[in-house]
Amino acid sequence: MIRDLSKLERQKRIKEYILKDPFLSDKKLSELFSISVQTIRLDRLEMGIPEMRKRIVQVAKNTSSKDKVKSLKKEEIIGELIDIELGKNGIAILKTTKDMAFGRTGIIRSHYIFSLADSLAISIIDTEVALTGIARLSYKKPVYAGETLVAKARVARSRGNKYLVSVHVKSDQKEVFTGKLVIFSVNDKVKKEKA
Amino acid sequence: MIRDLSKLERQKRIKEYILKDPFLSDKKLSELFSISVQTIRLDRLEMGIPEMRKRIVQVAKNTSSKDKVKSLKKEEIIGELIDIELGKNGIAILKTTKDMAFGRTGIIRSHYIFSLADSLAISIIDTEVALTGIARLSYKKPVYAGETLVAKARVARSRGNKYLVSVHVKSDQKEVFTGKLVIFSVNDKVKKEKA
DNA sequence: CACCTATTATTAGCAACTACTAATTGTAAG
DNA sequence: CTTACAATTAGTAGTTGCTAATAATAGGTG
Repeated sequence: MIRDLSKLERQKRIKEYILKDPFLSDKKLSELFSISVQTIRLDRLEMGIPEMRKRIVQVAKNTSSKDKVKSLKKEEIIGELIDIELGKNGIAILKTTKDMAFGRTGIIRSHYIFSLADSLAISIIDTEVALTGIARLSYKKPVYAGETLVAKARVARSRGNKYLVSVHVKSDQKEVFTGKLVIFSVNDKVKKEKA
Repeated sequence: MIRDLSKLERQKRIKEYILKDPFLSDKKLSELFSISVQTIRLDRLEMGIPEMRKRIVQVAKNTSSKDKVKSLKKEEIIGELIDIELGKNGIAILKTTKDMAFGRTGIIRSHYIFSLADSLAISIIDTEVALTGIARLSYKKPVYAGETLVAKARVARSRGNKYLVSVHVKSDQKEVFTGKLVIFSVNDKVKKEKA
């Protein structure tokens, strides 16, 4: 149970709770916050949060809204971009988990490491759209679930719309993967107009 | 509007309607079938179909579980294994979707194609644990969301615990990707460093 | 003190039900 | 034709989770 919060604090928390679990009724919320149902209703009203039933309908109808937020914002890049100099180099980090590993051995599946390298390589190219053309990968050492991978990418050469990017992935200072990727930038003048 | 159906026929249709659109209330159904609300309720009862609200909750919980599967990478193998001859060759299929693509172009991210190729290559190796060592990838043509990819893998050479697997991925007969992967089988000492 | 805000209480009403009982209609068999 | 029985419809009471509105109460602050 939660007690003695300022109105603002409480409303913030209510918002978080509802976001996490849209199935919470006003009654359950009032119990959680040890506050009257009416206050919960007032809070919802002030924040413009619809009643539980409408929230459930939204969730049921929405296959896309969450996905859009997720796929457009977060999952554009595998791992977390730490530092980037467009056209030159970049660093990304990926914390590996059990879901990325083979169940039996705990070794991270190779394609997760490739995904980290590939998406980092693509994101350092200073262009609207970039596609991978050719890649040479070398896995040096198995990576176990729980290890944190640091990927460094560098544009080694570039000619026209063709970039050679080399990526080194290390875990705890030791190199576990290297790759050379040829990336092509695509300037789609057809579809886009603004910068 | 629907009229003059036998009880059984009507119940069948009601079932179909609800399956198609779980958001239909008893009132709307009664109007659709020009029958009383009570009859709809009796029909639902006989068929064990819950009320609209509970149906919506079901849908809402389904879509949220779908999200989990989507955002977390649970599948052991990317794509669907169609045919396999251990140690020799295998075929896998991947139906591409929007979540696998760049939002603005609809082009499938390269790592999904690699994942398909890599996991197929690993699964045709007849061993407990197999790891990818070196890979050469070549993306021939962009793949757009919605296309169905067919991956064929073949063990080209093998010496000791080292296998050279070549993978060809086609979409609609046209080759979109080829790769040569060197896979190592690991029998016991997983923790040992590999060559 | 009055004023103000926040909170709580109370009431009426709605949608979409469950659960139950009762009345009506249809239809087929004795 | 009448009875029997199923199918349908009607009606009532009670539930959940609300909206909307109005009023009462408690706690400060100037």
